[in-house]
Amino acid sequence: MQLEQPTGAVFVQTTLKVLGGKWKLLILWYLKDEPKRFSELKRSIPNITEKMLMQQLRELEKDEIIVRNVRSTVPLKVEYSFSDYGKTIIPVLIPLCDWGKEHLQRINS
Amino acid sequence: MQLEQPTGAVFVQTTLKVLGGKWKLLILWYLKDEPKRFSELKRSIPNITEKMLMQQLRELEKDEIIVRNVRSTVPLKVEYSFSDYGKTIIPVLIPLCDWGKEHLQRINS
DNA sequence: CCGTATCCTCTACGATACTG
DNA sequence: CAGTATCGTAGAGGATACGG
Repeated sequence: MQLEQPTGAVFVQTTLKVLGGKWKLLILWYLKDEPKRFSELKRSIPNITEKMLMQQLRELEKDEIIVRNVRSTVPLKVEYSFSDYGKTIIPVLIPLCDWGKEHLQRINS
Repeated sequence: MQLEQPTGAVFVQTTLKVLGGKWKLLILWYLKDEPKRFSELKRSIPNITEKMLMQQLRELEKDEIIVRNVRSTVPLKVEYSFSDYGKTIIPVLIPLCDWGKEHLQRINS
């Protein structure tokens, strides 16, 4: 019995692992159009703790979806933005958003 | 200060709630082309426990993504399939799958 | 065959305080 | 401003046994 080839089932799971954190989709959505500073993200997502924001950003960075850019000015300036590779995930985000919108309308009526 | 309108950020989160369980995407993928019996799903996903399979199916049913169809024959025959509404989520699954495939190739090289 | 009922583990997430 | 370090908790997920 030989190893099976990955199938569609494996692929969808793979994507979910990258996007699956509680805040990741949210973060990516806010980063989609323009780079944002740490504090800007924090303000955009009031409920998130600094620890979680940090953690999720690091994971997205490790998956090479986003890029961390540091200016060693005073005060410190750190910007997060999509990497070129990360941008390939935007076509995935759009249908996700569209369906969520429809679904929200459905369950609210 | 009035309540804000839902934005794209909220929408993506909504979709993730429906698809977010550890096994849901996997289950949906196997159900995508044809209805499957409980035992067939169990066989397709060897690592899942009956409890988890049951639980995730129930949640997908509650979200009206899938439909449970019972034949009271002996032995019992229960089939799960996409609802008409559930089928609207397939266009979301496809990009998810495509990106996962590309990503797998990327991290394996 | 298709579940339910217990009990248990583990980790994702959070609250809070502190630092370069 | 942009983080790190600790400690704590809820709930998702799992193992196992049993029931219609």
